[in-house]
Amino acid sequence: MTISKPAVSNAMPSDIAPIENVPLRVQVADRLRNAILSGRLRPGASLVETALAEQMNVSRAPIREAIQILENDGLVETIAYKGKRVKPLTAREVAETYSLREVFEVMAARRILENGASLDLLRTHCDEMTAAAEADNFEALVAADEAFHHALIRLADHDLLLASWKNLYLRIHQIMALRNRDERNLSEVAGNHPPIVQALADGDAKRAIKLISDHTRILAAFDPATIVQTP
Amino acid sequence: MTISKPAVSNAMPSDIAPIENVPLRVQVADRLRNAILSGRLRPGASLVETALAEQMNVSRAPIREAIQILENDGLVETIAYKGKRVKPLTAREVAETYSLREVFEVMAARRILENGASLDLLRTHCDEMTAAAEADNFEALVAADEAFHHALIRLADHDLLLASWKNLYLRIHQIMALRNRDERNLSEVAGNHPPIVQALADGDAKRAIKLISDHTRILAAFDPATIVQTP
DNA sequence: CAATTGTGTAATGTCGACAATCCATAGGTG
DNA sequence: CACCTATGGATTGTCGACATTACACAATTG
Repeated sequence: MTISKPAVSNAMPSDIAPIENVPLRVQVADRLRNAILSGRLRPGASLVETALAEQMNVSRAPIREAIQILENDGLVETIAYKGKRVKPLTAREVAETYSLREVFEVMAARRILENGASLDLLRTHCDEMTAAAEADNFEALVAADEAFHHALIRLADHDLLLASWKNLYLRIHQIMALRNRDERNLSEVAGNHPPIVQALADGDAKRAIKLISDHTRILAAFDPATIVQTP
Repeated sequence: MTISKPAVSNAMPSDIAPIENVPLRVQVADRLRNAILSGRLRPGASLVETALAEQMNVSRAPIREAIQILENDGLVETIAYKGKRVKPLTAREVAETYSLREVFEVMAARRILENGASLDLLRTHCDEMTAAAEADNFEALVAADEAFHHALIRLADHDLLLASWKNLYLRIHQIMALRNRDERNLSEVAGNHPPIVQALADGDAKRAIKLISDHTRILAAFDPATIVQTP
């Protein structure tokens, strides 16, 4: 994944916004990625270059490059001379995705304990989550949850880990979109996070790791059966 | 990364080799990747599409797509409308690469202990390494070393881990090519591996993990100063 | 002289057309 | 009927030409 902000350093009045010159392939890739991550394009759906080119009113070149970007993200696969399609999601891949995420976040926790990063960000996101849970706001809770985990990874101060985690999290987005939402456990999930922060604050590596592992496994086990393919 | 073998299922006499219909972009990508991983194209070297197209006698399209493949591999970076170049390698990136590799291999060891995979492959590669070390054959030793670690990952039976590890190992190849070979420690490095296998055989997770971590860190610390950029 | 404006060049970005390939399916042949 | 062959359609692969952009550097202006 390659998210690069314009990085406006001089805080000028943003009335005259900096012209953004986004290449077509990026625009196309973003739109397609959105469609996949939101579940509008389901696993197995075929992506035909000519059709997409006509729909989006661009030539095939940017479409091809966009699809290749998504291939790098692991969301699309190509079969030469035959077609491209949204990568099918197997139950195994879902399990592997979550187990790798667990390893990443455990690694982050270890590094945070070593480099003594401030945990304020994590606490903030915990508060956001509990607020969202009380307000019964599903979207906000999901957003705060992601922000928490994102912060956890960023605090580890490891660019490669961050990039790998982001890439992995794309698939998690996709998985979540394909699941039947089980909103019952939301406040429970929200409650999982503060103890993690507390363990980190206590410098208790073992407890932090166990809490993170358990939390990830709960997420992975929600309802794997609902993941299907449309061939 | 996308290494896909032809996958010849029927073990026919390979006299008449199966026709390989490799797209140009893949051939180009392979050649460029070779050049980068062997150190012939150093970090910072710029890749000009038109020049490459002329040199290789193909049009720009496959060159562009090949470069994008290498971008996915994390070996090349693009600056829009300006140019593409071999991604510069910072000391930090090198360190991060090795620390992530450590995490991957520790994860693999844990899984191997859980699923009780056979360790015969690992023992075989250990033997190859000691043989190569005795014969003072540097190339063979490096190959056997990679085979050992590759096997370690494969035994973990985790496709996503395997793919991530392969991608990471690309950069390790590059790093090794850029280093001044310090051949003194070769037999020492070779000797690091059998104890790991032994620890796995004993089911001693703690010891296996410590040995793997130590081994990785030794490799990371060889001579980081020799990594330079050519802007 | 300093600052701004113009201009040229080198590189990537985009396009439309054509070629190569695979797959299914129809048709022949023993 | 079973098996091989060819033919057509759909899709990706490749190409050459043109458009767009950014940068450097000269030209202009005060």
